[in-house]
Amino acid sequence: MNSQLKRGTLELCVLSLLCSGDCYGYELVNRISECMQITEGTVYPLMKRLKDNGVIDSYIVESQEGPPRKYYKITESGRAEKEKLLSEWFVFVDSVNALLKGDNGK
Amino acid sequence: MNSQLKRGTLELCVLSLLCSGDCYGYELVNRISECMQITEGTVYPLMKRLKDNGVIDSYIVESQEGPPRKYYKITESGRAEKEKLLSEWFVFVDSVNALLKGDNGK
DNA sequence: ACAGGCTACCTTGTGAAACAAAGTACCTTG
DNA sequence: CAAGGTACTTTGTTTCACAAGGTAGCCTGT
Repeated sequence: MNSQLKRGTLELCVLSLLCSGDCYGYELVNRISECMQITEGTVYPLMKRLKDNGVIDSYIVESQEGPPRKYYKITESGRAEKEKLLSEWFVFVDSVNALLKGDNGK
Repeated sequence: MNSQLKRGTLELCVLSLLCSGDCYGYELVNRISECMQITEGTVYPLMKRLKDNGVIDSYIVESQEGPPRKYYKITESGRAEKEKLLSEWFVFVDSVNALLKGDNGK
């Protein structure tokens, strides 16, 4: 997949998933991997940025299946950010599709 | 507008416009500007990359309204590339929307 | 004649972010 | 104890959008 297309949408995807419940990083990687190619090297730095920006919080939970898991929880400001990104995403998709449509059938 | 979202779609937009007829750079900037914020500093380097990759050709035409214009023409390989990018774009949009939908109403 | 403004092109430097690759460490099973 | 899955982190590379600035042609008004 064109890796450039993912720019800017991953943040929205992560925030959207966290809106329906807390997740740990490895789980997010796996969930998102079902929809698009993604690696840990992309997700973990993103989680750090999101936490630095205050849109998510994290907490550690011990696990019997391996090392401790770092769970992420979306904050109030994170929910607002997600709504903002969501509407930007829809506007953007519509803009591009409108531009592409001008060329249909020619 | 989130500048990261544009990644990878500008190439598709340019190729799509060139599919319906030759354009010069400044014209492309103005046409695309109607749909999304874009500047010359993004488009001109992109045109150079596209030409280096053989998906477009260019030719100079004198103008009475200012300096000479560099027109761009899509090549056969450019049309193939455009079709490829177009289908990637639709698949990508569907993937993201599917992921986002999993969170609707929660 | 020349200043201002539009047209048109190009380049440089900066920053954001996706990714590969590698490292660390825990647990279970053979 | 080796192998493989789970889980987190960091480093370096690459791509590309953008701001800012530069060059130069054309036209209009004074």
